[in-house]
Amino acid sequence: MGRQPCCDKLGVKKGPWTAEEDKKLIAFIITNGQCCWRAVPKLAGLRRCGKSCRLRWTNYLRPDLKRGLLNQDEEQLVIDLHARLGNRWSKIAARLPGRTDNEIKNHWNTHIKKKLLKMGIDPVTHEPLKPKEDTIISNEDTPASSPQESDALNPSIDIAQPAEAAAPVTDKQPNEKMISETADAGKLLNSDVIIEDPLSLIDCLWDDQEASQIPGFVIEEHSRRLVDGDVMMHHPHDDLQQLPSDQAAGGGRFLMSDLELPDWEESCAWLLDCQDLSIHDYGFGCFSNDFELSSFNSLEVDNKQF
DNA sequence: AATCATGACAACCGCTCTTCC
DNA sequence: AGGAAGAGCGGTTGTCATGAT
Repeated sequence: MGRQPCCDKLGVKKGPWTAEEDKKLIAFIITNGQCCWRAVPKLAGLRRCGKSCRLRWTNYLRPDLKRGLLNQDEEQLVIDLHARLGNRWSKIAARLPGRTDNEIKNHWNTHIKKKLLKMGIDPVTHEPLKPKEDTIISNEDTPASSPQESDALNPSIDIAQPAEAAAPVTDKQPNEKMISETADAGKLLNSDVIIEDPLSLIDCLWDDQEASQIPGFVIEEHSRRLVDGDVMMHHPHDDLQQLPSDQAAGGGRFLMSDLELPDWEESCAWLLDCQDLSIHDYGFGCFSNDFELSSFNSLEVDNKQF
């Protein structure tokens, strides 16, 4: 007897989620917490596979998600982590608060990979691309057959540098090697991420976005809208934040920790509403059952009702 | 204006891992 | 210890938007 499928294929809806389905799922999780995903569709009144519900929640509906393109720091971090971890997207995502493995994976495949190739860097090994076979010079001294191995040789690819200079960084002072201060301070990266010149970084990574014309360091933050006729959720910080232009102008080193990352609490007013109800972490399993659906329906977010 | 090509990203599939009995 | 079930992960596909012809 084979394993029972995760869901009954008959009568299970597939394809894009509708706003109505989203609403049902959110309402269910807020009122009941994350329980057995297999039971969720039935209990929530959804004709979806439990797996699909979990994916929808974790990748799209969770309140602690950032939306919008990864900013340049996040891209750098992803590249660095990819060099260390390979395609372990969930591990990489764990280091980027508010980002999902799926989102990072997509961003890697559609943006970063191309940019690295354009820069002459192999996105798999993070080594400079090898020349054609007939011109290959023996490279036996520095084989790098896996991301981990290549990482050991080339611990930090500084994408601000041209491809031929993607080789080991040599003249960095130890105290100049900056570690990204993520929101999850307890999981400090053992990273040598360093950005020498944010503008050249932007030029390299964001050349297709004309970022170099922007007179400051631009961060797109928490941009999330879900429009459902009369339903709208809006995470604040749809606007852009700029750092002082002198900081971005290339004078001196730029520290990731100097970024004015928006305060998470500011960005999630509606979650704080939940916290007011004695909900103190993002594990929605702890939502109290007395948090009525009616409360959810009338939650006010950034002065908007949904 | 219509058609085709391409890019971006949401969603699905199938496999593996973990937990429980 | 071993099997079943649930959850998670990574690769792939599908769909939609946008740009080019």
